[in-house]
Order: sequence, then C-alpha cells, then structure tokens
Amino acid sequence: MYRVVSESGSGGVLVQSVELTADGVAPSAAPQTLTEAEFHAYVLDEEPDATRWVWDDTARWYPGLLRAGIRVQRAHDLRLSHAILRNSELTADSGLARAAPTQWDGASAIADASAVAPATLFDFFASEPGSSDSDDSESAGGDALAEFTRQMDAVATSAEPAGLRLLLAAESVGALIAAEMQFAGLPWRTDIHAQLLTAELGPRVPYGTRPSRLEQLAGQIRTALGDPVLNPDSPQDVLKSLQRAGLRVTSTRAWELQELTHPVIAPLLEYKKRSRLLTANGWYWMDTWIVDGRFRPDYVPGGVVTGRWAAKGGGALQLPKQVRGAVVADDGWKLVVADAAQLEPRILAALSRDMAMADAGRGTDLYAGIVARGVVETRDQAKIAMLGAMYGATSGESGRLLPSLAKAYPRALALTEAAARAGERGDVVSTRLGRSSPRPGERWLATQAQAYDPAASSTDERRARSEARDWGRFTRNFIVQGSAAEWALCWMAEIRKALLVLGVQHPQPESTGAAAGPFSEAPHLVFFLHDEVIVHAPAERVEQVVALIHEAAARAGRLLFGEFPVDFPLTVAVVDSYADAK
DNA sequence: TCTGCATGCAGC
DNA sequence: ACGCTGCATGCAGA
Repeated sequence: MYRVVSESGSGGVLVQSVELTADGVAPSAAPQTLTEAEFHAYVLDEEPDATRWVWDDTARWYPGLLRAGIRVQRAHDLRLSHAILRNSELTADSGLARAAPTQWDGASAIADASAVAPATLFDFFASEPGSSDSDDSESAGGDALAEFTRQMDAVATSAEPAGLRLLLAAESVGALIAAEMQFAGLPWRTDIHAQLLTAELGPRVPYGTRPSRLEQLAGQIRTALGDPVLNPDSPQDVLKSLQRAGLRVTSTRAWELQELTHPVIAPLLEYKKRSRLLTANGWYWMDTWIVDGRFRPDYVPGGVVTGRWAAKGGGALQLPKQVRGAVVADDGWKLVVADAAQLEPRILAALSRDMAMADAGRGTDLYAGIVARGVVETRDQAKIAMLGAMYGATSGESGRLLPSLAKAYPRALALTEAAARAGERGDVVSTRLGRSSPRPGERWLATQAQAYDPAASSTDERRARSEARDWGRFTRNFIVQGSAAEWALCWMAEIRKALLVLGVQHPQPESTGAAAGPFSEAPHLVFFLHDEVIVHAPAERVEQVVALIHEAAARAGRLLFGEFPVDFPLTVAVVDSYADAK
C-alpha cells in the first residue's frame, strides 16, 4: 500500500492512499486532510501495515516524525527518484524524462533549461502549485500524486524495471537512514576531544588566536628560514621564503616538502598538520557541531553525481583519523565498525562478470589474491594497478602495471575501457541499477565540435583530446563508484531492516516514551562513510549485530548481482572507541 | 567590504 | 596529466 503525503493548503497534511494496478497508480480511498498531530497518529497506526510513504522530500517530513518518536519502514522520495529517472538512459523515452523541467527538477535545472528554451519557463510557472484554478490543497496533493504516477509509469515502461525499482527503493531508504542517523547522532566525547586538542596545540585559546604550540613551531620555521616576519599560514609567503632559502619547490604541499632535506621541513610539516587540526576540527568546530555529546551532520543522500552521499557542514565524510578517538560508545554500549574490503574492485569484477577476478577475491584479500596468482609481485602493486584501472591512470607505476592486469583480467579491464571510450565520445554510461552519468556540458561539446572544424588549430585539437580523455576518466570511474554506492545503499538497507527486527524482538520499555526517541534502547546506525558503517549497540547485543551486518553484505551482493559468485567480505571491529577500529 | 577562485588537505 | 567530494583560508579583483 502506498500513501502519498503532501502539504494541504492550510498547513495540514493531505494523505492519499493509492495502489499500483496494471494500469498504473489508482486511488484506493478518499483523500484525508489531517492536522500534524493526527498525521503522527495516522502514521503510527498504519506503519505496521507494510505501507510505503510517498513524499516530496524525506528531509522535510521524516525529522518531525522522528522527534515524535515514530519510525517508518519504507518510503519513496519523489525528489531523489525524480532526479534518477529524469537522467537515466533506461527511462529516456518516458513522459517524465521528455517533459520540460518542473519544480521536481532542481532550481538549477530549470534555470539551465529556461536559458536555452524560453518556453519551458512558462511551462514551469504554469505548473507551480497555487497557479491553477483548483484549490490549494488539491493542487498540492495532486502534484505529488501526479509525479508519483509519472515515476511509476517511467519505471514500468523502462527496459529494466526491476533494477530501477531497487534503485529507487535503495535511494529512498538511504534518505530515511540519513535522517535517522542525524537524529541519533554519532556519540562524541568532548572531554576526550578537548584533551587531544590541548595535547597537540596547547591550552585552549580564543578564536582567531594562534595556540602556543603553533606559535612555537612558527618561531622555529622563521628561525630556520631566517625570515622573522614570515606568516606560516600564507602558502605564498612560505613558498617565496623556501625558494629564497635555496629550496627548489613549486608548492608548499606536504608530499613535496617531504622529499627535501632542510631544518625547516620538520617544523613546517608539524605546523601544517596541527594547524589543519585547529581549523578543521578545533575548539570552534567542537562548539558548533557537538551538541549533548552527539555529532549530527547534515547528510545529503544522492548529493554526488555518482550516487554517493555528500554532507554539508561539519565535514562528516572527511572525519580525520586524528580525532576519531573522541568517538566513544556510551557506557555499556559498543561501536560495531564495519567496512567492505576492496569494495570497488569487487564491484568491477561483478559488473564485468570477470570470474578470474572474482576468484582472486574469494574469501580473502583481493589484492593478496592477485599477487597469489602471479599477476604482480606485491600487494601494493596490485592495489596501485587496480586503482589505476578504475581511475584511468596512464603513466607512472600504475600505467606500467596495467598490461599485466589486463592480461589476467581481460573482462574487467574491457569494461572500464569501454566506459572510458563512451565518455570520450560524449555518450552516457550507467551503473548496475540504472543511474546514468550526466551528459557533457555545452562547453565540452563545443570544444569537441571545434576540433572537427577544418580550420581547427593543433591547440584546439589537443585541448579537445585532453577534455575528451578527462570525461572518459570520469565515466570510467562513474560506473564503478556509482555501482559501489548502490551496493552500499543496499547493504545499509539490509542492516537497517535486520536492526528493526532486533528492535521488535526487544521492545522498548513503555516508560522510555517518545521524548527519548526511537533509538535509546536498540542497536542503531550512527555513521556511514561510502563503504563503512558504524552501529551503536548495547554490549550484550554486539554478537547479533556483527552477524547481521555480515549477512546484510551477502544479501546486498545478491540483490545487485544475483548468483554471480563474488564475495563481499567485511572487516568488522567491536570497539569502545572509533580510533581502535583500524 | 564583498565575492569568487586557488590552494591545500581531510575522506572514500 | 589518476576518479568523486567539503571545508577553511588566503588572495585578487569587483
């Protein structure tokens, strides 16, 4: 049963129950207009009944439900689904994809389209809620229902409806999980964090002041360079000063400095490292982002073109290893930290149905497996070669190792090559489940067209070739990174489903009440980082949690690749502190 | 003074 | 000439 939720004109909630029939989406009951409180009661009442909640934006509806102590199991996020269907080559012929941009496309898509074709601007405003003759509540609800109908039609008439259905479900459950993880928060000990900062930087200082340890290192840098007024925070000044001291450097990047021998190098690298800690995750960050012992970043599901999540604020997806010691489980609880070992190469093996590569990764470290088969000599070489194949390296050690890899795994390498060639031609590529790469922009197309002009200069041609190869590397990586993101979504969805069952088996005490929220007693997801999850769990339940995470990985593999025998082994650690996970 | 771009580095 | 990001800071031009 699907229930389409939207705002009614008067600030209430409009709920329309619908069913999927052979002819499409059909209302199964009269629409209801509810107050917010009635809506909460309604969701609580209907939730056990395998309902899928259809709404424009999970981030807009779900946090309020969570605050009221209500979890939902299934959703369909119209905004995220629209973005996928609008762009997928599998639904390119659908009404949804052929229509002019609407409010379901981002504001930027509308702006782009209206710049090219003025007529679409009119279409957009003509279809805005409230601009029609019908009353507001009908218009608002009708928008969501009409959009849902278009989406279901696009899926049903596509070449791969099953894959797309899975993709939309996975993307939508991702949005639920993102809201739940933000609600629960990552346990964060500010006392430990502060201790770490003091150890690295010196006692806390007001914002805008340089801490004592940095001041001391700045002094050493100035002395070593004989430059008493040098500002170590200015890369330009530092570069000039290094060059004056006779060092041949072209930038102040750490990896370049590491190659040099000079008294300034050690303090300068120390300064950069600690200064980074201060600006990225210092006291100011802590005050801003840690509330009541929890880090609650804004996750953005589907925020990256490949389908990976992004995050805004707090740098949640770049949490440095340096500060992970502050992530500590509550008393009596544990962190179950799980990451998928060599996820992307395994995805590539499965995508290309490369049995030899799948064999190399069976039940073990895939890179070690490649070495064991004599393809390359060391694990490090195997890793560099694989990354080169997926990123499109042509030179260096990676480039040199590629032929051996191509000889051993021709199917896998043929797939990445084909994706690259497609991109170079300006063609679209798609992930396992049907998320398609964006079309190249007008500027790219113009550069390519220009190179075919008889009057094109060799510079024009070189630039066109270079940009074509850039785009080819993007599409080459897109299919692997994007399919890996789909695996990760399915993995998390399966983890969540199993955790929900655990929660039901161990019901929360009545006294907990809504105020404590749905996560106070049961194991729950608290963090996600592309191929890694953290579950916060009561100590006595960690064995069950570890088992269900493994089982979820196997299920995710079968969801995406059926019975193709590729393993997705995990590294799992049960720890008190995130710093101890690796 | 504001804004946009470049730099450098954190993550996968 | 190796893919995808976010963020803080410095810096130049508006």
